[in-house]
Amino acid sequence: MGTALTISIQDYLKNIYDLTESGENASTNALAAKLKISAPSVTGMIKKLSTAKPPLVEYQKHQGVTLTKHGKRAALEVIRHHRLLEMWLVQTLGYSWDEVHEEAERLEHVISEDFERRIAAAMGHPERDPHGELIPTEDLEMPVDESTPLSALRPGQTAAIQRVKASDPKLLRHLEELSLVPGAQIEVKDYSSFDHNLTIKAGKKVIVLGLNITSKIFIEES
Amino acid sequence: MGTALTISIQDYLKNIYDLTESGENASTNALAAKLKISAPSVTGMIKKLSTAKPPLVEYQKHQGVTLTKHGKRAALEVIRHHRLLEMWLVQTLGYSWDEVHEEAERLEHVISEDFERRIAAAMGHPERDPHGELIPTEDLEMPVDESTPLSALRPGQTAAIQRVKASDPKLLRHLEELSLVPGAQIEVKDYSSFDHNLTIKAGKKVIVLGLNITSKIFIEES
DNA sequence: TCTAAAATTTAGTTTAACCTAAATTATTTT
DNA sequence: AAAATAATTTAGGTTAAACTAAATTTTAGA
Repeated sequence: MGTALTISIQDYLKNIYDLTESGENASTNALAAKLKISAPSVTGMIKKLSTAKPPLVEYQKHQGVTLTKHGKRAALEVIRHHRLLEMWLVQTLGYSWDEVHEEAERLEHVISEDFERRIAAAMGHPERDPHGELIPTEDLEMPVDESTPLSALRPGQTAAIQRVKASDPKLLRHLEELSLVPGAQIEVKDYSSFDHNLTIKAGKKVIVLGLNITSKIFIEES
Repeated sequence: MGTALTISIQDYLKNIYDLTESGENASTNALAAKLKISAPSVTGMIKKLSTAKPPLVEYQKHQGVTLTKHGKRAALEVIRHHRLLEMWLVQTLGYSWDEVHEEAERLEHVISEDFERRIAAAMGHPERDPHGELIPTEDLEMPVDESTPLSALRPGQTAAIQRVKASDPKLLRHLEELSLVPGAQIEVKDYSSFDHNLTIKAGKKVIVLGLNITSKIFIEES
């Protein structure tokens, strides 16, 4: 059998996947920052993961890591758990989208495959979680996401919000108040090249958003 | 703050509660057997729990342990989680009573108090789990159980099954097939003083049960 | 290109929770 | 009451996953 996928290991793999997928290098320091663990600890775990049998990551000193086939599968399994759980907490227990992350973060590591199947079936196999993030399929393929950052839109363009890449409850509550949630239609009214602020019309409200927000909202033009 | 209640510690406390409650001495060996851990490991953990601040168990060498107020509260919290989860898995995800134990066993340690409240409310604050076991109340009082072992009944007596103290899936499936589930009405037809077998009428079936089963079914006479 | 700063790794500890083997204490039997 | 057996504890490891401090390597700036 393969190396036991402890909770720690699951967390490493998930975060390596996240970094890699968003185009960043999964470097020791980037991982240490995301996981809130010291850099030397990360080096140690990375070595372990790269010499596991089968190896879960590819590792060259001083370059970051990438996931192997096995590592990627394991990461997608955890991400599928997380996103299904988030959706399910919202749909069946009335959690709001700013409350689900923390709970799912703990549950994702301990639910059985049976549990996963049951909640997926109970919800009719949803494609996205409450933040609009795509849920890996049952056979652990990640559907292709077509959305682009809101920050790339310019005045005159209209779009629909697809997903919001954030887990900070404060930010999420803020966005919900502004109706900046998946499905919302928006129109870009103005752009400032100095601070990259975008002026947006969402519903009847007109708001100005900084790059810190517009880079976390992903849209499809319409 | 008090000692962190790790998953291991939660398991020790829960099992100490179980042993104590069913009248047994929570000795090193009894705990080791229940937890499937070596006796020396148990001694080590017991020492730790007894010197925690606040102490979670009372311990005198070579006598077993008993829970302190704090230890008991912590144990009841875990047991409440477990039993609410079992009920909820059955009610909302269609688990059967022989499937819930294992899943609840892992989830019980990671759900939040918020999650606990939500599922309790969603189910209308159930008093018992699918096996008929009483669920500790929100303020962590264990309701008093009036039931007695079926093994104590004698020919002529009739009773209703209150709870089944078992988690082995095979046994539970067997009992379900015989309709020996909470709520079932039974009548004792015969008793053998040699092997302690009871002949029982349950529904239309007449069956002979050994002590290994009759000691795990708890009833109230009617 | 050399050097300063940043990123990363090495070395050596720590903590939690387990283990086996051996020693001790308690209990039961003859 | 002594001897045998059973229960428990002591002693000394192990493993996983973290840590700090120091050394090294890489990158970037003057």
